[in-house]
Amino acid sequence: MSKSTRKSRPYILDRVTPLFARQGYNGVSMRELAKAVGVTPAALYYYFKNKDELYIQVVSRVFEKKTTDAKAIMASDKEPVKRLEAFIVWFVRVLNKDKDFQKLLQWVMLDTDPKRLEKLTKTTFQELFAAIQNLGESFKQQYDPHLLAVSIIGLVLYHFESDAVRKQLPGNRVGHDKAETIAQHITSLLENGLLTH
Amino acid sequence: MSKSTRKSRPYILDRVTPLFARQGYNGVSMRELAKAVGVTPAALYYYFKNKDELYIQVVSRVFEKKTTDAKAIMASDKEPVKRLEAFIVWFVRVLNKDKDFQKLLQWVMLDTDPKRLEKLTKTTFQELFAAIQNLGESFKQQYDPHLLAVSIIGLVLYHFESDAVRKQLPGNRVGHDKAETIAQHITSLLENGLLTH
DNA sequence: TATAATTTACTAAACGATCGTTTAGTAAGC
DNA sequence: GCTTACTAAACGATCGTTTAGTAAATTATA
Repeated sequence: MSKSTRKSRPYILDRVTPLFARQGYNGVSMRELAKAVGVTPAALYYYFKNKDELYIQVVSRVFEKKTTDAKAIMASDKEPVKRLEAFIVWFVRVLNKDKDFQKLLQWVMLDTDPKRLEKLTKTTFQELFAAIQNLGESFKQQYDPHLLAVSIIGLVLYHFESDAVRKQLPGNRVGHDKAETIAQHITSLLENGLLTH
Repeated sequence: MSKSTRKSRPYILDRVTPLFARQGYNGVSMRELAKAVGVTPAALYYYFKNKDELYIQVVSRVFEKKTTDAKAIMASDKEPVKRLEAFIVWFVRVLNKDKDFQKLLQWVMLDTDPKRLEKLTKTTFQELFAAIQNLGESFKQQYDPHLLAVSIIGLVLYHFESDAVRKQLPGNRVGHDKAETIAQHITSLLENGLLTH
């Protein structure tokens, strides 16, 4: 077979990622994945031990790309408020642009395999989460850093996780899935809250 | 067969709910569901047209129970801040106590079937969402009511959706899954934000 | 009130389809 | 001549679902 039609590992991962992202691990078969790549199912077993390993590599690869960027933002020497705002803008933009990343994040939260979960958490989230937690401590002491980090992440993430449901609910407008609009809303709410004037 | 061992529709739904909640639609088979009920797979087809209908009834039933309670809270005549606080406390408590409800909510957000999604959204979420949106308008005008409603819901939900991941991340303490702790944190953050003093 | 007829609530078994995975073979490149 | 990168075909297991049959409960008839 000619070099141009040969399939590399990253090529396979690229082709396979959207299927796992949209349908989840159990929602897609090796045959469907192979078809998306343009090979037979057996070819996938030439590159990957089994479906599980293929899935883990898909998720790891997507997450590592993103968290590398995020950590750079968090490591800047700007003042805390600016760093928080930069992180939120970055996070919203990424989630808005890369639907596969957003969906995979959602699937991982539902993963029931403790081994897989631990691996992903430790290798890809830990550092970033620690950085966010750290940033949170720059603000008022009254908030528990761990809970605050979860709150910040959830506040951003949920606007995208709820997307399909939200669009069917009252008050929905087209501007509501523009990255700038969402980022601005979250930043303002997070900084000022509901009761300040 | 004696009356005591006969299976009623609600009995089946009760037995089947945890499996759908923990493994999702694709993660559990009709044979596993039947075994959990204590019948053969064919018996499930006596009560339900197919797997899809069984799943929809499981989800609808769980959600209707909860949203009824929530709407009562939102309909009280207390002042907005008190209503917001009551809602958050209620929501956190329910998510904390009823893991099936919390997980099903998470699965629904990943549902790719538009028909199923529309039905669930319109029949069970719409009213509650409208009430939250309405409550949000009682506060500062600067926030878009729709986005604010999503933010409030997400802020609460994410503390539970992230549970398995969060527990492996730094700063985690046992108190962090106590309902009162979470509710207190969210209320305070939502009302005062990060920058007020 | 006894019994026959009908309906209810299932079970056992099997349907074809599809699942993840393996095996055996092979054309192309080194 | 040996390795690389696959394909075609098949493995047994499991999938959602259907079919045929049957005890037990209920209703109708005498």
